[in-house]
Amino acid sequence: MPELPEVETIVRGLEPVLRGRRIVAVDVREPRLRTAIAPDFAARLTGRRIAGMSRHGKFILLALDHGGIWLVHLGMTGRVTLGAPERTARPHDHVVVRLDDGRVLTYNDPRRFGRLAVIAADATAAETAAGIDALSPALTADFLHARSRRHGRTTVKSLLMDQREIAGLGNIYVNEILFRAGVRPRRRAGRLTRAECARLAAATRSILGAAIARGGSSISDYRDGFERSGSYQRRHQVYDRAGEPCRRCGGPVRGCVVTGRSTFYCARCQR
DNA sequence: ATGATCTCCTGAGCGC
DNA sequence: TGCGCTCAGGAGATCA
Repeated sequence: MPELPEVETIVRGLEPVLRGRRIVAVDVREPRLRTAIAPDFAARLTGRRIAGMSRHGKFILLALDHGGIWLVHLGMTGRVTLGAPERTARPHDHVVVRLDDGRVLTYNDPRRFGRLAVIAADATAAETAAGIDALSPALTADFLHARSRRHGRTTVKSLLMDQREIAGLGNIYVNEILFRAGVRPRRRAGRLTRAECARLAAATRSILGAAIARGGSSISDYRDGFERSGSYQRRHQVYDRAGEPCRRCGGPVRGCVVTGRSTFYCARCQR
C-alpha cells in the first residue's frame, strides 16, 4: 500500500513529535508478521530515546539513543499512528508503544505483511537491501541509463519497481511516472533512449513531489501518522482507470498485467 | 538474469 | 442478507 509519498508524509508528520521522546513501554500483541517480530524486540526498544526519524525508500528508520535503528516497513496495509493515552484498542493493533509524554504509537496491520525490527545502524543497508532513494539527486538520466543497460532484458516497469536499484516506487507511482514520461510499461529497459531516461528521472521527481504535497494517495487503507487521508488519488492519470478516457488525449486507458502487477497506460500518450 | 507463479494475510467489492 | 469469488498499494521464494 504505502509507497514513498505515503511513507514520507508519515515521517514528516511524526518526526517533530517523536524526536526526543523516550519509549517507556512496548506491548507486542501479535508478533506473527510476515517476518515475525523478534522475541527481544520489546526489550531492545524499552527505555530508549528516539533521536530522529527518517525514511529510505519505503522504510521508516527511527534512530535510537543507543545507536540502534528501529526499522518499520508497512507492507500493504501497515499504519503507524500517534494517539492519545486513552486511545482504545482496535482490531489488528499488533504493537503498542507508550511514550514518556503519555501518548501511544500504534502499529496496526490487517494483512500483517509489514516488518518491525531493531537493528544495528551499520546493518541498515543489508537489512533494507535498498538501492538509491527515488528522491535522491543520484536518480539521474545517467543513472537510469546505466541501470537500464545492466538490466536490459527486463521491462522498464520492473526496473523502476526493483527496490534493490531504486527504493520507494510501488505500483501506483510507477504507473503514473511512466505515463508522465510517455513510456509504455512493457518496454525493454535495454532499449530506452537517453532522452527517455531523462524524462523518467524528471517524471519521478515531479510525480513524487506532487504526491507528497497532497499527503500521498489514500485508496482504501492509507492514513498518515495522525490518521489523516491523502488526496493525490484524485490526481491519478492512469492508475485504476482502465477503460476511462485518458486525461490528456481522451483515448481509453488500457489495463493489463506486467510482472504480475496491474498496469495502466495510454497507448497514444505512451510509446 | 528474468518472468511467471505462488505465498504470506485480511477485507472490500461484486455477482448471484 | 449471505455466500463465494476476485482482487489489492509489498516482497521474497521457487521454478523454468
